[in-house]
Amino acid sequence: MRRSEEAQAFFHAVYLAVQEIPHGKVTTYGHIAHLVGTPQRARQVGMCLKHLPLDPEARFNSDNVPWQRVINSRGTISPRSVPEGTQVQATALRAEGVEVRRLALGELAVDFEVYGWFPEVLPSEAGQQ
DNA sequence: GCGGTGACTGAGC
DNA sequence: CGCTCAGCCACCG
Repeated sequence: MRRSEEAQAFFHAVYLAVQEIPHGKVTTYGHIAHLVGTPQRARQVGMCLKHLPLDPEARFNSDNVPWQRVINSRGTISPRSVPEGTQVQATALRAEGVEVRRLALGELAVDFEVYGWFPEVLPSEAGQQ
């Protein structure tokens, strides 16, 4: 039942990239996909976060990976199967100083102009080439 | 093992 | 502006 090595590498890269997002900032699924070299796999980035382990013992888990800092390209918190999930994410973001506005249709939005983080290259990779 | 599903997105109407 | 559509591909039944 092991994931293919390639898939595992992808999950790994995504989690590392998400950990690079500074406290109090946000970015998009698509941008993370770009950073890990597969710009067309924004959807899979979402899956990586969806399946982020809760287990504190895991190499990557919901405590050491700031999953809440990833939102969609429209600047809103993506709806999910469990509606409460979006509220949990909004609360987590507000807890670190990010302003989350409620739009008319119940959408939860963050202003990229203020909180966006979109480097072309990961800080950890900068200066290595 | 196959097929539906989905924390996505940019393009095209 | 809003809606569909096609890629995307690991997960889960």
